[in-house]
Amino acid sequence: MYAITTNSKAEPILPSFSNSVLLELFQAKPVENFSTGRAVFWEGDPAKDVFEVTRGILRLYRILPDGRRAIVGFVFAGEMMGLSFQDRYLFTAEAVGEVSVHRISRRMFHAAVDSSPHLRPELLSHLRDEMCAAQDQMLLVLRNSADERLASFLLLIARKTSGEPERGTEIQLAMARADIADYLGMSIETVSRSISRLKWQGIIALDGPSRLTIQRVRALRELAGEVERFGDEDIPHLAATMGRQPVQLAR
Amino acid sequence: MYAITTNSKAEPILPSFSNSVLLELFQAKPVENFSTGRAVFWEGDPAKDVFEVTRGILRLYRILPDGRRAIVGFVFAGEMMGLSFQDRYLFTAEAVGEVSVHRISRRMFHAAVDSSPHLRPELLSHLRDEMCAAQDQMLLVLRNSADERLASFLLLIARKTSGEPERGTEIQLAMARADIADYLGMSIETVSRSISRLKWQGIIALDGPSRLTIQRVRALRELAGEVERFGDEDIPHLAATMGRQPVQLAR
DNA sequence: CGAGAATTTGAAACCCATCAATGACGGTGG
DNA sequence: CCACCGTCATTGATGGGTTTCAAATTCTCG
Repeated sequence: MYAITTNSKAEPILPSFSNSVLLELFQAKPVENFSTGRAVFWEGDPAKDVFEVTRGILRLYRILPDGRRAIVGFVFAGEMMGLSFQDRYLFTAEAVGEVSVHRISRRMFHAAVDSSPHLRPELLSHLRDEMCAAQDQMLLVLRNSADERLASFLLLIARKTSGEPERGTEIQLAMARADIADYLGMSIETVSRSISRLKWQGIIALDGPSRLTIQRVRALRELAGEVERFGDEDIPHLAATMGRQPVQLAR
Repeated sequence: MYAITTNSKAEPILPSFSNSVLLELFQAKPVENFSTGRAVFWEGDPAKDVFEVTRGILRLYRILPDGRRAIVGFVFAGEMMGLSFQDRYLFTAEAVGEVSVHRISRRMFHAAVDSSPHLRPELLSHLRDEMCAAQDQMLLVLRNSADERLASFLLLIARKTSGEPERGTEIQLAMARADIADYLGMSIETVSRSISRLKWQGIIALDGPSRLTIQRVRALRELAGEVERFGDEDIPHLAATMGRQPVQLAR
């Protein structure tokens, strides 16, 4: 998921989720639509089905014993979900906007996979990718600076939607600040402050709360720990104003 | 791994790692020994083999871009390792003491699994358990109090070695404070301070740095978030001194 | 028993969570 | 069309938990 750590090469591993032949299993199934905030399934429900998301984004979360919500991942269009369950869903899946999915029963899914020597290694491969992503997410949260986590998150979203980001790449944040906060393990206010800091440093620009533009890719990737901090090829002359609080707020 | 969160029932899921028929695949293989600090394989190496640990403990870690070490897990005797790799090892595996393993090539392992309808679902099941454990570990680290993380960790170790802990259960900490710190995402000093706090509160007792005894199981489980904090059946009369710094240090 | 390593403890600084207030936006109804 | 309200995002101030630097103490092992 975060190319930095898990994959030897710095290529996004997500496409492997999407190009899967496994996805073909879903195509015969009818489309189901979920409107904003609706749950596809709940944590603890019997894990009867597996899904493919064809439109929109799903947020996966669990409620901790103390009542807080922890988002364990997002599922984007073109990705499958539910392959890694035993007999019960481990988390709730909720639509972050309008979402469409194909649904297939776990029994049928596994029957199909079992009977096909082609599909079997693919399922394994998929599970391993998921494993890999979960581990990366863990390491991301461990790396403690809020700004670093946010940088990684922005790169993640950018890659999911528009491939490898360059200067000028626009990012559409479909989820609210609260979602980002619960995903990155920090408070809403800290997410907001981190975004503001990136803005003051000229790394990103905002066109409204949920729409932003990457301006200094290299700096963003350095923050995310993807590259060594050395050359600063983009907009080095802004450095003078970077270190401290803004003299004046944009927008 | 942490029964609290992932499993509906509060039974340890680890035994499922151990009782696996998959383990029989390893028995024909010779034993390899690794002494303290030796690596079984390195992060980034081609993932040629899978392993069963028959004695000792392995620590699995990755080095973050900034040079810090993150321990992603420990492998105990009776557990398998390496099933969730694609083509390269995602982390380094290092002996925490004297360790013995069986080694089998991934190719042979998969050939065996592929040809046996019995083994296939077991591999899947195992991968899902690993997935599950990784997610729990993530949530554990997110839940921020240092004492809570340490409580969960102690319960984990206790269960790995002597089943469900009761009052008086002894825990042998095979790994150093630095290992615990890198596993729980905190500093050595904070680990030490957390242990001291649990000691002041009479929840555990120390017989040397690496040997401790659980004295108030319920309180420990409450800290770990496994049970609601309500009754305090063990040693309730100590409560008066619990809240603040020690008036005098024990030991 | 002694030396080096590991652990524990102390003090200060920092980062982030929390509480609180303000500002921006979107929708509804007058 | 605009005022109003609720939600979401931003910003400020404060406090607490952890990290960091530093030193003392304990443990381990030859």
